[in-house]
Amino acid sequence: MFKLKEEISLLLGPLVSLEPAAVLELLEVPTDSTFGDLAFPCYALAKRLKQAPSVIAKNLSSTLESKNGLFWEKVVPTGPYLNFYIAPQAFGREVLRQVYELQETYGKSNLGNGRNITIDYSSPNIAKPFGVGHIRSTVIGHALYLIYQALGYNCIGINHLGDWGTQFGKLIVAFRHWGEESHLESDPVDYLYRLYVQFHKLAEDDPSLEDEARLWFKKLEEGDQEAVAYWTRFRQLSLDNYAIVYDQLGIKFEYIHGESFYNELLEGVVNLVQEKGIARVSDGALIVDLEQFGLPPAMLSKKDGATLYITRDLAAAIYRHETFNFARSLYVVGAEQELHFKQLFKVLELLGFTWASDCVHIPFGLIRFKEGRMSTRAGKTILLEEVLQRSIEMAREIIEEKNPSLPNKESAAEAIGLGAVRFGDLSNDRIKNIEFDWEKVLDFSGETAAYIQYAHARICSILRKTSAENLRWDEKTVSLLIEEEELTLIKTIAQLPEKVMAAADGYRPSLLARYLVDLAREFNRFYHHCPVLNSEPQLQRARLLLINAARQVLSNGLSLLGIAAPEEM
RNA sequence: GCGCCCGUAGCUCAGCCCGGAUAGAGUAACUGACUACGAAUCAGGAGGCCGCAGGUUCAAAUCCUGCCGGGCGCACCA
Repeated sequence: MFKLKEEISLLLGPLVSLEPAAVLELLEVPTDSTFGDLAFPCYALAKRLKQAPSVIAKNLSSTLESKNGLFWEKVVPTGPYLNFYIAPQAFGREVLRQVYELQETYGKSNLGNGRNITIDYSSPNIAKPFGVGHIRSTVIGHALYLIYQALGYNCIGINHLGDWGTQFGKLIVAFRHWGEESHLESDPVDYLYRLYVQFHKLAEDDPSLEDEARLWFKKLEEGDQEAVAYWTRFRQLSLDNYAIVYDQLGIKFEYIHGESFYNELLEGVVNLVQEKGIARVSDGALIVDLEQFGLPPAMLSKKDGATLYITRDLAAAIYRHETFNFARSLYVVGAEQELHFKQLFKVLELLGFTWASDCVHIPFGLIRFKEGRMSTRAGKTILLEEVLQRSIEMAREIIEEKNPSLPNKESAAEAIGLGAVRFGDLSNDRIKNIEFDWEKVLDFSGETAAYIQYAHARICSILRKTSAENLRWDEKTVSLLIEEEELTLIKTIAQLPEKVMAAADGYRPSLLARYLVDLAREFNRFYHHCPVLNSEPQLQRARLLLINAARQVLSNGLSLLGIAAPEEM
């Protein structure tokens, strides 16, 4: 599609005395395909030429009539629009040639030129269960990782574990009071979670527990042996547990640098801020006043001297820049922390770090229950593990019902179940809140991952029934693809590269997810309208080439979302 | 109180950045298509004060202002 746009803007530019780039901006895809494939709206020219848009369109069209386009075959003035129609054969040849040439790299590029991007994602709080709430950062972050990698960036995934803070004081207190060794050994994370919930319940009536917890955290900060021993143990038990989910989701991090990792750097950060003279003491606390920027002050240390969240994040940001010299640094963290990141980036800027502008917070909405928000403290959450398990189980049931003779049911069930959960999170605009609904999670029809996977599996099924040599690239045969469904499918296939770019640009994997639904839909339409195996040998070859290209694109796209594309399901 | 985000079909959402042709999907309910390359699919009808009110514009779901509803945040948690 880009080639067509380019061709038309070069052609049209001189005729309307505009830079080709300006024409490129104006060109749009018509709302309805009966209006052609690319439209040039003439409104913008009306004033300058002192002519009605429809007259301009007519005049331009008659000027262009004599010209021969490479990728377009006719141009029609419709009201105020100049509508271009694609030359199906040339376009189809070009698009499919690219897919066959690039194969699994179709859609990728070297835009990033190996530059570093750090991506802070997942980042669960240790000693709290991995709830569904955490899936958003994990899945969105991972998709962005894959997308930027496909664009030639060197991605550095960082799991910024919440492994430091007063919650450890709370856990230590709870475990010392009520903890039982045997429970901790049999199901550590669940048990720690129960202790955590119990702590908050009892602390409501007995505030002294909170004081005790603060005391234990202080001990921890001071390196008290007993406290450190608890911390080390709880942390490791949690990590081991998370590893299971990460494994299952195929996610790995270049660095697992929890908040505790930056402890040694905090003093340096506080000193730096003071040296730069941007901090002052207020009520005994060290703050950076951000009032002139319309932000509340950033507090770097409390009156008792303890540092805070933002101090750690400053240390982390500086460390990341020193270590990776990133071109961009992404934080895939919930929208409720928007203010925190505004403050963080502003302080970095005030410290004179020009790279502060390369730091980007990528916010996303909450997962909520119908009744209200989830709360780890109150024990109102759903474990990610449970969601994944039930989703896979549902996939298993459906396979049993629809395709009981499938050879490797288990891996297919995993691909479908995990894909469903991932896709559910990726397909909508990330900023929106999600209402958690089991029915929706376990529904595999309509705009879902299974829909895309099913289209892929169907293509594989057809391809299995034919011999491989039919798939050799052949320009002449491809020219036989002239049915409307074939053309639409080709046009959709052509869009992958621009969709990947758009997804990266806006940090919006949903654009890619939506596109894959469109592509699967166009394949299904084609499938119901155009027989492949039962057509004339030449046409059959052309259609095999087409669906194999569609298969490639579905597979490439799904892999950028971290979703498997099974050959059978 | 102040700030940010969301509001589009019964329900879940695309489209909004960058204004342009009759506002699109899925889902639920209804109708039709498996002696058919896989029906986890396809086709069809039906379903809309694009939260409300102003403004800008030849043109507003899209930009601006105000309001309403919901969510989130706002110095010693992370």
